[in-house]
Amino acid sequence: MTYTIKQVAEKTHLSIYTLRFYDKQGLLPFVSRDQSGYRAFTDGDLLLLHTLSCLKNTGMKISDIRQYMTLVMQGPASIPQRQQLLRTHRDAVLAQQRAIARNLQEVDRKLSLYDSPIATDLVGLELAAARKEKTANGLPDPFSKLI
Amino acid sequence: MTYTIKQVAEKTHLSIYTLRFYDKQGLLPFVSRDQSGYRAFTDGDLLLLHTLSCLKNTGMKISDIRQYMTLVMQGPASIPQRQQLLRTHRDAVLAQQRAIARNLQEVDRKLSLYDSPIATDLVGLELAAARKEKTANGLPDPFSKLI
DNA sequence: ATAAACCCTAGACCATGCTCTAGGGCAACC
DNA sequence: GGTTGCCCTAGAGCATGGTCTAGGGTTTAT
Repeated sequence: MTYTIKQVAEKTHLSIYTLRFYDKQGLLPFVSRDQSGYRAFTDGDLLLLHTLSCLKNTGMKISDIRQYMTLVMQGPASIPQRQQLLRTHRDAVLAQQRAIARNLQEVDRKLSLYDSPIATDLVGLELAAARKEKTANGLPDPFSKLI
Repeated sequence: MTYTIKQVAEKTHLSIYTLRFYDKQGLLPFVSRDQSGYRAFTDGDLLLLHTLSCLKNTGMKISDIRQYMTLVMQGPASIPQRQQLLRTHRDAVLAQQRAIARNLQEVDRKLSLYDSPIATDLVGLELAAARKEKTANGLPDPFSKLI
């Protein structure tokens, strides 16, 4: 049992364009062609495609995915390099997740400010201070450009 | 006290290019110009720039940041719209974080497979099965292209 | 045997987010 | 008054990751 590119696109929710693009980028070295030159995806290929999606969805760059898939093609001997690649990626993703969480905290702070019953007053004070700072420095007041 | 674009670049770790690009994109409507047409950043501007960085670092698109900054320029009256924008963004970021965590779990599964003492055997079996699947379907074996 | 519905490649095109270059003005020091 | 070191704009260029078009072959059903 093999699958056409259309069937794989439906299964993976990747577009046919994207699948062909990935192939062109060397991300699908495991996919064979039939007599007509058509890509024939096996179930094993779908598993590798799933791995590819996980790497892509965690933000791995195409060049790194290509490297990983190349290592996969080389069999068990490449396990150490695969480990290193995945571990490096994993660490980068976790660091990025932490950075995003930190930055999102600040967004949350803004949101709780806006949720305050005196939000209007606080924001009004902030605005007044900003305008004052501008004029104190002999600068035009950008907040009145809206008039 | 105001800051030049160079000083702001140093403080924020954004490049001068990026700051000018952001300004061109309408992300810095609050920054005034001095008599020479030079950007003059105030301390209040730096706070807004910090907010901008948080939004950018959590992946908000430039068009949405522009919208937020435009709302900020309008003063307290725009608080409801700001809330909606930030909440939508916050929810999207959290959903994205969860999606990444899910995908990273699969990467971790791969890593623990590679960590297994019988990793070589398991990977070897997988490879053998994949090759068998290809030939069973009358397809060329892509794993021998390396010879 | 011809239409419909697939498949292919090469390469153009696009969106996003910068990054850099060219050409020119301002400001301070020697 | 020239050199240095900033500042400016407009617009070109680039990296990434697709997305689409043109031109052409294959398969299946009628």
